[in-house]
Amino acid sequence: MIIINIIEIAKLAGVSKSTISRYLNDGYVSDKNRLKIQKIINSTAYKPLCHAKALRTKITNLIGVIVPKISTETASRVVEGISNEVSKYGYDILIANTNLSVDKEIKYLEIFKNNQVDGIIFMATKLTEKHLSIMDSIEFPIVVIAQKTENYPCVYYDDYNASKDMVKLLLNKGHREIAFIGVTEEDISVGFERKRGYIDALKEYGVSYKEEFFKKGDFSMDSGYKLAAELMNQNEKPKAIFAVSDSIAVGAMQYLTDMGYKIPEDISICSIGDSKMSRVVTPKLTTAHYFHKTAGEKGGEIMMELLNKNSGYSKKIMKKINLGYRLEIRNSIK
Amino acid sequence: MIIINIIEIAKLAGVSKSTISRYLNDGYVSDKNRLKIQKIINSTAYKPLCHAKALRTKITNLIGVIVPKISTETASRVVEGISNEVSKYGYDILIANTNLSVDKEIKYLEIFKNNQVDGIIFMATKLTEKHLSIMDSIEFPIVVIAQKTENYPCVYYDDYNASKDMVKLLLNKGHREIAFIGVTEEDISVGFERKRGYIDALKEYGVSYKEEFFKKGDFSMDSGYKLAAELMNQNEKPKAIFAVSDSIAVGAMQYLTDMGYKIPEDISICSIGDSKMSRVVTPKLTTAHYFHKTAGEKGGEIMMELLNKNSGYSKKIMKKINLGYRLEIRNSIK
DNA sequence: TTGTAAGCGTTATCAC
DNA sequence: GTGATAACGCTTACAA
Repeated sequence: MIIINIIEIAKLAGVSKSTISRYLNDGYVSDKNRLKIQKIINSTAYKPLCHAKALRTKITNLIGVIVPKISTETASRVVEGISNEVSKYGYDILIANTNLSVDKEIKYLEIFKNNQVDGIIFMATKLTEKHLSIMDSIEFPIVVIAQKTENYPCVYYDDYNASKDMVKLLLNKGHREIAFIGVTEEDISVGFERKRGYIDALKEYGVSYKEEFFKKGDFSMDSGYKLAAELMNQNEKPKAIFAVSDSIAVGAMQYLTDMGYKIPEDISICSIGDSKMSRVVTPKLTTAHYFHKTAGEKGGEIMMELLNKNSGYSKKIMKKINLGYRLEIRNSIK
Repeated sequence: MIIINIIEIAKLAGVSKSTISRYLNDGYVSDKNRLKIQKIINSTAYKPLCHAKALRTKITNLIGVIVPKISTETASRVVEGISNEVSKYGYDILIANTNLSVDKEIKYLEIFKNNQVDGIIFMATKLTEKHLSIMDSIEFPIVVIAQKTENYPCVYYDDYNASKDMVKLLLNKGHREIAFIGVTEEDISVGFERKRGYIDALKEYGVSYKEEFFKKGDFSMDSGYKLAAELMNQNEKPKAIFAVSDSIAVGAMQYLTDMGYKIPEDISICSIGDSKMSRVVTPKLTTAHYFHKTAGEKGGEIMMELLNKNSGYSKKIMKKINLGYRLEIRNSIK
């Protein structure tokens, strides 16, 4: 494999390699030489080797992106947004898929820490002490997506209010027996904040929180199915269910339908996510739309800003973007 | 940002940097020194700079992955498979999202060609002359996923037979008026091969192909909706529809349901994809399951093999993997 | 088994 | 405006 390098180009153009380098970078070259060089470079399709450049300048034009599970609708849309944005500036992205393993998150933070990337965009599910301690030791920009955090620039969703609004929607329709299906509160956004929204909405309407109406599982349809079964087989049965994710809700709907309950006549159901599924189930699921692609774009944008402060990365830039949400009111509630 | 380098480590360990390098690579070091070095490296958390290494060895431990649209279920699962597989061997992946633009495919092939990666995994929708010409000029391994090609190792789906089997399923149920909703034949796998399967299935059963039953659109639900409308508003109406993708089929189902047709009583429908959607629509969609994650894993596996022939990359290794499919017979056909 | 020194392809410094 | 030359951090002959 013959690599044509800057020296070859210099020879062909009859100048020194410094001049070629200047042509490529600051552009400080006479018009005469500029033309000659341009011609040579076009005809040879020469591209500077990025590793050599990186070694010298410590700039890689690579952004490390850590995602919990690339094969989810959420993560893949976020990645799409990041990719669209940073590629405008000549950056590429290095994907680290953690398969929801915290150990792998730490591992990839470590890997990215030492080399290879100019910045990290971390799509987080939780930020433990361990996360924060290694993140603090990283000397280049980190942007967090999907969790709110004091310590880093971040793009997050308004989980508390989305959840609260959704539950208020049910309350406004007169519902008082509203069950909640959630996930572990270690997941601050989905587990903790959405639960808080649920509780506060009830409080605001003077409805007392009932332990039997509160269930916790994982993100799967199965989990939704099982927990709906639990809910409907206890003495006190809800007349509405709010699930923290579409998958859970759809799983629950499946149980309800299997058991002959009519949605929304017998029971209402809603959730958060606006997944493709939510739009094709019967009845169509009432849910909250989150702007995942936008989240990725904004995250990429912040990263580009941070990297642009060529006076060196300033820890002072702490942009935090609350992305909001849009209620998608469809036919699963009454 | 202070970078601790191999020289520092060498000083601390009281040996030369060559010894450190050997410790890190071939391991040709005395036990005494090995222990000393190990201690130093652990206490300093030293990691060799990969760009310096890459510059010297021409090995980057990076695989470029080109996908048509990362936010689709298909692509994101393929990427997950690739990532899982190659990360076992210490490789990372660089994602290029082309947003279905052929120009961008070419652009990224060019970018990856010149530097940066040890191999390319290309999830292709079509392979034009332009693609092949630049691919031929690339001197390191390329693996193609989702299209069958003579020139490169590839992992592909059996589109012809999946399609044929699906249509035969309808024929076996006694259907004779079977419509087809496809996409452009430039997409060899989805457009051309699946159409061929449809036609040959009909032929095998002595059913004549009718122009009015053949529709072509894009991959969207909208397209399915509109083309179903066309089909049902012409003189000759089908009693069954085979769509080349789940999205198209679900769009069509929506039209049919909106118009009061009963599925499968009035009309049967099936497709290929086994997307999440297909499992939650009513009735559940009969479709063919493709092993996307496996495709990614196999693609990664082939790449690792190609890269392992450390006698240099041999163009002779031409593994081609036909992944098969599994029919998911559900309630949308009768 | 170890150390010395050259070299990978760039950019940065400095003198001209 | 330009060209030598050193330097980035690592691997790898080669010599010891």
